[in-house]
Amino acid sequence: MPIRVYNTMTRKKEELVPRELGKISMYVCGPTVYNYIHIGNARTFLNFDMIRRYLLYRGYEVEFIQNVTDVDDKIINKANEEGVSPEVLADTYREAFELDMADLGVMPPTMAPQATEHIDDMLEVISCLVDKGYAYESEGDVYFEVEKFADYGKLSGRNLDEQQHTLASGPEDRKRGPWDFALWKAAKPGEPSWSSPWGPGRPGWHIECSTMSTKYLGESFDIHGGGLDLVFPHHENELAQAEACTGKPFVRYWIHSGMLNIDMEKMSKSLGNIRPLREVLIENDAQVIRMLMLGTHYRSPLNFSDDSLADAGASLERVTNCAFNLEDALSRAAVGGDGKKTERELELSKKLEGLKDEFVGHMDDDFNSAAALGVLFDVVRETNTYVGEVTSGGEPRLKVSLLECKEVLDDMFGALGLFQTAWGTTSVPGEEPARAADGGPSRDQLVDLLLEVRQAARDMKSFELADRIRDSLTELGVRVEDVPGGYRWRVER
RNA sequence: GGCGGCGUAGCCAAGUGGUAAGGCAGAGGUCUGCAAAACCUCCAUCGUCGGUUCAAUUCCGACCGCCGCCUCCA
Repeated sequence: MPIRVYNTMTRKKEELVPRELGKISMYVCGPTVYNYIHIGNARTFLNFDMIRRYLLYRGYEVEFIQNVTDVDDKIINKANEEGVSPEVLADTYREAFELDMADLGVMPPTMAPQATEHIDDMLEVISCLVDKGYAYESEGDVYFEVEKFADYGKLSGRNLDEQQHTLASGPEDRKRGPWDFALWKAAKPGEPSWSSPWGPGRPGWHIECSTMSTKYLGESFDIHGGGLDLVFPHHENELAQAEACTGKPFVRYWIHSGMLNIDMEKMSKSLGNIRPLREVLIENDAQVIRMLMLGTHYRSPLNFSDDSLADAGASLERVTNCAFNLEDALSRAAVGGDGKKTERELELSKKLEGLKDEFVGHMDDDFNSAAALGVLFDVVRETNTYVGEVTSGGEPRLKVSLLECKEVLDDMFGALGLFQTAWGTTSVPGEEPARAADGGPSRDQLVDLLLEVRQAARDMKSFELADRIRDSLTELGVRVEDVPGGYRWRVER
C-alpha cells in the first residue's frame, strides 16, 4: 500500500511517488534565528520530525534539509536592540535552536545550511533571473517581477488582482508592480552586506530557500514543508524564483503544518501570548508535548493551553504505565516451558498483527497520527490485559508473547517519534538503565531492601508500618504498586 | 472583497454513504488489607435548515457561528 500525502498545490491527497525509488528528498523551512523558538514553531518541527521518522519507518532513505535564516531584518533589529553584532546574535539563537530540538527529540537535519554561507549561490540564481528577464534592478535592489511569471499564485490559489494589498513600509516606488518582491536588498549603513553585481547588499528572504533546497536536493525534489502561514507569500515566491530560473517543476509535494493557537487565539506579539518552548519545557516533559502534537492531525489547527497539556500528560501516562508494567512482567515471566503458544497466545499474536496493520494504514493515509494513536492505545489495552494475566500467576505464560507486545509498542513509538532521542535511539520508559553506584549500595538495592521490609510487614499484617514505608517512598518520588505475590516500583519522571 | 479551513459526547480528537475510533474526566463493578495500576460495563445520532439517495454525520445547496492567510509570521 502506498503512502498518500495531501499536496497543498493540488489540494488533494496523492500517492507519494518519490523522484528516486526508495529515497525521499525533503526540505523544511527552518527558523529565523533572532529569538528562542515558541511552541508554535515547535509544533511544525515536531510534525515534520514525525513525518520524517515515519518515512524512515517505511523503509525510505530520507535526505532532510533544513535551512537556518541568519540574515534578515528581524535579526538586524534585534541585534541593534541588544547591542551585539547580527552575526553573534544569529549564532547564539541558532545554537539555542539546536538545543531545543535536541530536547524535543527531533532528529537533526541531514544538513542545516545557513543563508550567510550561500550568498554566492544566491547571487547566481538572482543573476539567472535577471538574465532571463524575470528580475530587474532598481536603485541597488533587485526585484522579482511577478507579472512576468505566468504561474504566479498557483500554489496558494490566489489571483493577485483580488487581493487586498496592504502597503508595506518598504520602498514601493522602487518596484514595478506592487507584488514584486526583493531578491536583493541594497545595504543601508551599518548593515551586514556582501558585494554583488548591483552593489553591496544582502539577499531577500525567499531566495535562500529556493537556492539552498535546489543546491542540495536538486531540481524537482520530493517534499517541501513548512508552516501553513508560509504558503503565501514565502513558498509562492520560492516556487516562482526556482521555476522561473530552472524552467522545471520546483517541488513534487508541498506539505504544510497547521497552526497552533494559544487559548483559542493566534499567538502573536501584540496579544502577548507567545509561549517560548523553553518555558514550556521547564514544567513539561518533551514527550508530553509530542503526545499533544500527535493527538491532532498535522494539518488541523491545534489549540494549546495548560488544559490541553495536562490532557496530553494524562494520556501519556497510560502509555508509560503500560511500558513500565510490561517491563516488570518481563522481568518475572517464565521462559515459557516448551515454547509452544497456547490458544491465548496465538489469539494475542493475531490481534497484535491486525493492530499493526491498522496503525500503518492510518499513518499511510497522510500521516494520520491521531488515528494511529488510537490504535496504539488498543495495543496498550491488549498488553495490559495480557500483562495482568501474567502478573496474577495462573497458567504459565510465554515470555515470547510479552516480547511480542513490547516489539509492537516499540515499533509504534519509533514510527511516531515517541520516546525517541534526537539521535535515533529510544528511551522507552521501563527500560531504566542501571543506576551507577560509587561502590556503595545502589539506589535500587536500598529501595528493594526497604520494600522487602515492607513486604515482611504486610505479611505480618502490620499495615501501618507498610503504608508508612510506601507513603515515605511516594514522597521521595518512588511509586510503589503491589502486585499478586510481590510489588513493583519505579521512579516518577 | 479574494483564497482556505473548521463546527462530532463535559473536554480533546479520529472517521465513514448503511445507524460514530481513541484519550481525559465521570458513574458502576472486579482485583487489593488499603492504595495504585489494570480489567469489565455505562456515557454522542455528528452546528441549523433543505436537497440527492433505499439509506447521510459522511454528497450537494443555503444559513448560522468560529478561525487562518492576503508580503512580520512555523
